[in-house]
Amino acid sequence: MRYSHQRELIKEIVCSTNSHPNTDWVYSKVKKSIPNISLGTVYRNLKQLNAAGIVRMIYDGKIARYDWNQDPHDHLKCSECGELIDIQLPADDIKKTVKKKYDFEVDDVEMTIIGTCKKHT
Amino acid sequence: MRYSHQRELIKEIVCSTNSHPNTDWVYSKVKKSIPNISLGTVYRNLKQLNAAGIVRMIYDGKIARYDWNQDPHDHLKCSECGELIDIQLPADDIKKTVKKKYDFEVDDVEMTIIGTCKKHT
DNA sequence: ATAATAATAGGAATTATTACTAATTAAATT
DNA sequence: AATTTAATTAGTAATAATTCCTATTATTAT
Repeated sequence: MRYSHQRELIKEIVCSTNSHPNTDWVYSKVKKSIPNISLGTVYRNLKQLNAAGIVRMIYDGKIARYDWNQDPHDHLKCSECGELIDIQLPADDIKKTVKKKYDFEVDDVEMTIIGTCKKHT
Repeated sequence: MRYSHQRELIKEIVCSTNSHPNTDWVYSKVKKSIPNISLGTVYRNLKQLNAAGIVRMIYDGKIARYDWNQDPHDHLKCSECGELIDIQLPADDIKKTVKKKYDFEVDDVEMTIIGTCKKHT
């Protein structure tokens, strides 16, 4: 992957927030520095960065969000505010159980726990 | 919700398979009995059936799939063949941990375990 | 410096889904 | 049973998120 000014900035923007931004959010941020950047460039680069293991893509319903946090972790999603909160749960036992019980080689566990966060109870 | 021939058939089709079908698959099946049914009708009815708790909608990347199985359960997704396999894992401890540790009221746990199924190892 | 080619901007195309509207149909009321 | 009502439908247009296309530009190897 060759250097590009656009990709570098996109990476920095994703790594600067814990808010799990979507493509449009990144686009609007990056436009402040590179006003004529195209939306396609943002899509392409986020995809590349994900493929290269530099950022992680997460599905939030049917939109893609991006997360710089590479540690295996899961998300709490509040139905009220839509916020995604990082959580750390032990997935080792899940992996072992699945491997044994279903003969299935686990690469990744995608877990989103839906409910109501403390701000809305 | 008033009776409709279209919805009844859509429900039966979803309930007749374990393959977690998407809207297009249901559409092509239902067209065999009602050739001029519109795709919009299939979308609307699957949505209604989900809202009524008759079928369950699951996100598979950015497409919606439907599952008649109402029991809380999770899915294994094979990267090779894309197949979704139903699994039963104890989520009770997850709910308790999340409640205690993060003060978050859990409604639903959406877990997709990505890897390779036994057919492809 | 030059050549090779990856990356870009801008816009068109695609995919999954939802919205709109006039006509139809199920069900409630007379 | 005929009439009224409102939900549902087919068909089509619109939307949202994303990908594809192409001529041009920028990075890097020689």
